[in-house]
This record gives sequence, C-alpha cells and structure tokens, in this order.
Amino acid sequence: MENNRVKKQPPKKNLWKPEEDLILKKYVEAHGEGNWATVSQKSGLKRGGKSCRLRWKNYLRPNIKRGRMSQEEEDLIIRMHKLLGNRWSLIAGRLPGRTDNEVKNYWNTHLNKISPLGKRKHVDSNDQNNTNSTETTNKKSKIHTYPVISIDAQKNPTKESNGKKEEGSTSLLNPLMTDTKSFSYDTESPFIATNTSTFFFDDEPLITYMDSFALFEGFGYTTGENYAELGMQLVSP
DNA sequence: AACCTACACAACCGCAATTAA
DNA sequence: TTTAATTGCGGTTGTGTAGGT
Repeated sequence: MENNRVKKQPPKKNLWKPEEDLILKKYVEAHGEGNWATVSQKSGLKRGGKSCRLRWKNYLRPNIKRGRMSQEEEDLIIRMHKLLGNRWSLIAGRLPGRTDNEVKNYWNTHLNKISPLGKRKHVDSNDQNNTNSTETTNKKSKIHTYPVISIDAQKNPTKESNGKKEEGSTSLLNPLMTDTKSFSYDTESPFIATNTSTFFFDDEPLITYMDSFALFEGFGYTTGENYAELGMQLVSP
C-alpha cells in the first residue's frame, strides 16, 4: 500500500448535476412526463427511469415549493399524519408544491422528534409502544380493510382535460348511521386546513382518499364536530 | 485544528399496484 | 387470462455540514 493516510474518497452518491437536471428538464418539457424507462436512452442521461422520475417529481417539475415549511403546513402535516399515518403522498397532496419525499423528510427530521418516541433512526420493531400513528406503516397494510363504509361517489375528478378539474361533490354512506353525510369540494383549491368545507382531491384515487374517512369510522369519528378537528366542516347537501 | 456526533435531505431500494402486450 | 414492463410509494441509506468538544 502506498499511503495509509488516504484522502477521503470522492462522493460515491450519484447526486444530480446541474447539467443533468437541464437535460432532463428540457426532455420532459419537450416530450412530456411518462415513459421514464426510455428517458435515459432518449435523453442521453445515464440514469435509470426511476431516478429520472424521482428527480423530476421532487425537484424539477414546475410549482415545486422549496424552503422551510410554514407553521400552517407543519400543523397540517401533524394533523394529517395523526389521521393517516405514513401516507406521505396523500399528505403531500394536501400541501401544494410539496412532495411526499419532502414531507417524509420533514416529518422524520423535525416532527417525529416531537413525539415521546421520536427517535430519528432505528425505530425498534419490537417496541410494542411504537403505535403512535393511527395506522401501521407496514406495506401490507396498504390493502384497504375498512368495510364499514360504502361510497356513493358522483364524481371522481381526474386531471384530464387540460388539467382543469371539475367541481363536484361526494357523499359517504355510513351503514351505522341513518343518514348520508356529504360535503363539497372545490377541485381548484388546495386542501389547507380552514373552517370551510373546501378541500382538494389532487391525483389520488377516490377510494384511497376515502381511507381517511374510513379511519374516522374506525376511531369513532362520526360527527361533524370531529371533522372540524381536521379543519373540515360537514355541510348539508 | 482535528475529531466526533447529530442533523438535514437527496437518492436509492424493494415491493405492490397498475398498465400494456 | 396471463405475463412482462412500468410506475408509484414508503422505508432506508449515504453524504455534506454545522456545532460541540
């Protein structure tokens, strides 16, 4: 060996360089999102499709909001996490300009430590007390197992038609109750906690979004006052 | 100044869901 | 209907850096 005081190795991590960002940005602007598997070949980037997709989604696409979370955003994350657990994409969907990765990182570094069990790294899987969220984060739990609710959905807004979403309404039929709760949504407005009934469906499939309401049922949230805890308010149809 | 530790966050990995053939 | 490819998601890891000793 020539030297036992070897200089620090150069970074091994494949961080994106500005020129790579530029290539990807121009490519997506020219060809649109999607077909990530072929982006690397066609653009000349020596990156996998997943990497390109992630980079675009988290940093390059328009309307990404950078910088510190506001107090309102933080509050919303806390409330949504309490309700949904580690459903980061779902939570991020309620925070315009924020990505799931950002929300997740923010939770892990800023908010998780607030909880009594808030150890940043290495959550002990044997820790029986580690149930501070309303839902286990086990991947298998992504299967929806909340049978108490049926959905009477009139509309499932999509981002089709020039990304312009439609105004609509959705109602939930609770079999344990005799009435149907319904609420309206304005698809142009972000779901920021307010004391109005306005919220945002984003790109999530309706059924996925409805999980949160199913959770309400599971935890005994059955009245309008409880919805208010989320800054939402049930309105009469 | 050198070392250590913890933090912040970008990026990767593996799995499941979805879509195309 | 089945299989393969692609996409999306959450968990985890790796790196740079700030602050303390």
